[in-house]
Amino acid sequence: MTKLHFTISHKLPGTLARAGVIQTPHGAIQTPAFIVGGTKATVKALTPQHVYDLGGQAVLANTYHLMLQPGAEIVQRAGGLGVFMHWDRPTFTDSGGFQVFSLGMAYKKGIDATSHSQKGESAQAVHSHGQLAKVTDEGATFRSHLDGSTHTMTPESSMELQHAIGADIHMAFDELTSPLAGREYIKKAMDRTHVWAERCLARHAALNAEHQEHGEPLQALYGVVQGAREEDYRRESAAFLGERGFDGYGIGGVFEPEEIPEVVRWVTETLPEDRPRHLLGMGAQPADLFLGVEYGIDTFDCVAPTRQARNGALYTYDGRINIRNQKFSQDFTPISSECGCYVCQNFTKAYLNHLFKADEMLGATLASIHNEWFVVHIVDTIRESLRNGTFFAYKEQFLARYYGADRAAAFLKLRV
RNA sequence: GCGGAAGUAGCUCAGUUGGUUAGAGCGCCUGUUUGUGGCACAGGAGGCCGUGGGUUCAAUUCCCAUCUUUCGCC
Repeated sequence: MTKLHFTISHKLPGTLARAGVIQTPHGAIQTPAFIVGGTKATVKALTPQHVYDLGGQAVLANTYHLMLQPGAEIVQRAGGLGVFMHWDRPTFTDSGGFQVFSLGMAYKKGIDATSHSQKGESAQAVHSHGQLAKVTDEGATFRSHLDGSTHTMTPESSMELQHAIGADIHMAFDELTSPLAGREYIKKAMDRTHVWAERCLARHAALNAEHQEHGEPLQALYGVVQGAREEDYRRESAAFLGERGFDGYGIGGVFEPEEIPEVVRWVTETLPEDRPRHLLGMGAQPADLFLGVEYGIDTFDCVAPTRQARNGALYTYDGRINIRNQKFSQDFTPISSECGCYVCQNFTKAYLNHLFKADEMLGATLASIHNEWFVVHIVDTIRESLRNGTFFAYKEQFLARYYGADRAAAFLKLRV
């Protein structure tokens, strides 16, 4: 069973932070690591060579999107996700659970899984607004955001789809709860997620047995911890899943960035220490990355760097800028003179400003290269700082400059 | 020169038989984006309604003149 090995080489005393290596059939991931978002088997606007050059160690694709288009079978016939998209390093797939709730059922209905505007409604009520989407103990029935067609996803089908897609690391199929959900529904969803997790394990084991018969590489499965913002549920979920022998653990759900330290700590304190932890969908802002690592996260994925890049929001060491702003039209300096990325070595803000104003595709590409490099580089440097004991110095210096002293102080006073 | 059409936001236009703070799309300016709907969303600025007279309680709207653009015809 060589599907995944995780070794921890450094721990930071007084925190939950650690540095290590995840070994997969497609190579190693040095942790902490920022996993690049490649939802539809493509990192939007970038070629795999760009991703490689900016230091991306692994890519995370999405089961929901790929099952709808082009279909998991086509990815499988192509030779699996990595071959299909020409990415020969490690790959992850998300289970599709999140998208069933965030896209499939509430798409353009004014109800966003992350919305806090519809106060007082239970998760059940929010779910029911999604028209034809239905969650039962068996699985979730939802409508495609592409053509409205009806689909059902179960723990078993998610495993089958993920094995067909063939990433190195899979996520268990879970139920997302709305931030508006009450404790009663949060518990119900968590319990259901736990039952689903065991069904995922069973199907996953059977599928891996088939791989073994055919001499194919085995795939790893992460259990996904739920429990929203309730400490007892989070700990219960982490304990329950932690005893089931998953290869690693995802931390799911929807919560505010400010809540990362607390929610993550409940979970990572409870999970088995020797397995990698992945924070699902979070890690856009530098503070998220520093705090996530400090509280025990090994890998992050987040689409924000590329999504924001496509809309002109670029990261610099002095904070975020909007490259479309008029003041950049005659600024012939790089986005950041200290940045080592391809874009900052070769292009000016005035040029980027022009590309965005002219709606040229290259703007999205260059902006994505820069933002993704920036975030990957932060996590790389954090990893290095864990190895040589300079984490807190790096954190304080970086955050103070990025957010300004006042805002940074709030992040800095947090300690485990 | 004659006849027709048109002048309203940077651009293309709408403006209900004359009636409160004259609208839209695009553009422009600013902001937002966290298990991805790439090209999205939110907010904002910007008009002596060509010019000058007249009618009227009231004119972007009706009348006259004038300027400009445009189409057709000599």
